[in-house]
Amino acid sequence: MYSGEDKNSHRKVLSEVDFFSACKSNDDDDQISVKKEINSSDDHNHITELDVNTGLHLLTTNSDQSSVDDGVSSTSEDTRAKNKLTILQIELEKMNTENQRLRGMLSQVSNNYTALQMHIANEIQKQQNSRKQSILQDEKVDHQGSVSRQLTELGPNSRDSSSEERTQSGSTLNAVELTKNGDKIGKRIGRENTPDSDGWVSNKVPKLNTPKNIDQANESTMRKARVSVRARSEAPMITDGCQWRKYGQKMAKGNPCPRAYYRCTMAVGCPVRKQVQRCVDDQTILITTYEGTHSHPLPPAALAMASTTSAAASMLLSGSMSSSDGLMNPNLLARSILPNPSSIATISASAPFPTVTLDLTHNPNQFQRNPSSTQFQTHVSPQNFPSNGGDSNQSRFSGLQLSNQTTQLQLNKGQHHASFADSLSAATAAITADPNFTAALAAAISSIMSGSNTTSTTSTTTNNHKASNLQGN
DNA sequence: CGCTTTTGACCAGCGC
DNA sequence: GCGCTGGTCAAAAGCG
Repeated sequence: MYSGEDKNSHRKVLSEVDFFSACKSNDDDDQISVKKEINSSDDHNHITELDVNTGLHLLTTNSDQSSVDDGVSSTSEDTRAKNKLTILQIELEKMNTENQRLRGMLSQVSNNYTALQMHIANEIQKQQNSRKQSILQDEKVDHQGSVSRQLTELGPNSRDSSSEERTQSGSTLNAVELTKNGDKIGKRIGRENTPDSDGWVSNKVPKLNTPKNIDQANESTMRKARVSVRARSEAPMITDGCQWRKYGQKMAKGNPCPRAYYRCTMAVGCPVRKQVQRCVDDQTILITTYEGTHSHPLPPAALAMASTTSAAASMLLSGSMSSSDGLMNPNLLARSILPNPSSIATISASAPFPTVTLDLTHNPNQFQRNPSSTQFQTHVSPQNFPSNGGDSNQSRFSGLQLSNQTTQLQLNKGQHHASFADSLSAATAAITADPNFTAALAAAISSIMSGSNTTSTTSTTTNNHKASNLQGN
């Protein structure tokens, strides 16, 4: 069911994107028209095409000359035709070269985007670390110095930071215990990375409990971070644009529905895997848990989901492993991933891997009708996270909620970032919620192209309507 | 024929 | 040490 639809849609996308290679089979007029479009869209990068135009111009000159010489022989006609053919062949070759170059650029841009994401996550972590260290140093100097004074010094972010700092106070212990229990995680990860036949092997990592290995641990755990997406769907699997192969199915404890295991088959050795399971409470809800980062370029259809999950994992782990306050910075994480207030991001940090849950099961219209009920909920439940606490600590961290007003304030502060993330989340929601892939893809593209929160939200809502209608039918 | 799905077996970690 | 559980493997079956 899924594979068939996905294959077809995927082929369509490929045929649209790869229109340069398609030119080979087209006639000459089509080739020239494509070239014109390229030149008009990106003039300064296509100096070589100008040479081709010059050649055409020379041809025109020849034509003019021939028009002067009436009564031309058939041989000169052939020569002209051959010249034209040669020029067109050269033109075709150049276009092919350009096609290759553009493909390379696309691949590079894709890689750069991934690298940039990682870099941003690292920078955020660094900032959090430095801020934390300065606070700790001040506390050493002045034992009476309270955290509240530090919060005051933080200035306009005080409200945002206060919620973060509230969690930091509790998370400091978690950081210590995290290091203490690092070997436990390391064991688990080591087990996860037992020699395998594919890209999974590359995840092999040393123990986490030595400070010098913290970076390595971060990197490895980055791949181990899990992003869980909850979406209503009657289909056995949500359409996220990637190609998956099922490699196992197990009955999980406490759930009558089996859990299916998939791995990405878009590239050999891609380490990304996902688990799909229906929610035990509401079996119309499909819980898809992604793990790992794609090691290959993604089609546009898969980009939205992959980017969102990757960003979620990156931002979660950017502050979760070596930095205590990073873990307890759910507000930043949540609003970065899902600024759309109708969505709920949950950082569950369930053992043994930290997990972000993106809840897309809530109906946006409900929130639009009742804006007062809008909540951007960030729920931190570290009970399973390596910590000093048992279940008793859960209440200390859970239920950290922001009002809609606060969310708006934060969105204004980080508007630039949020607008991108918003379009991203909207695209993701559209794709995941809508079994009609083409409509969802159109929504994703339109949201990205427009870059407008309003537009993206609208398209998402529209597609959610479509989805519900389709499900109803 | 090649790819995907199914399904039982196997392995490692964890709790008792 | 033993049983339970989650996760993976791989052979067999199914499918286009």
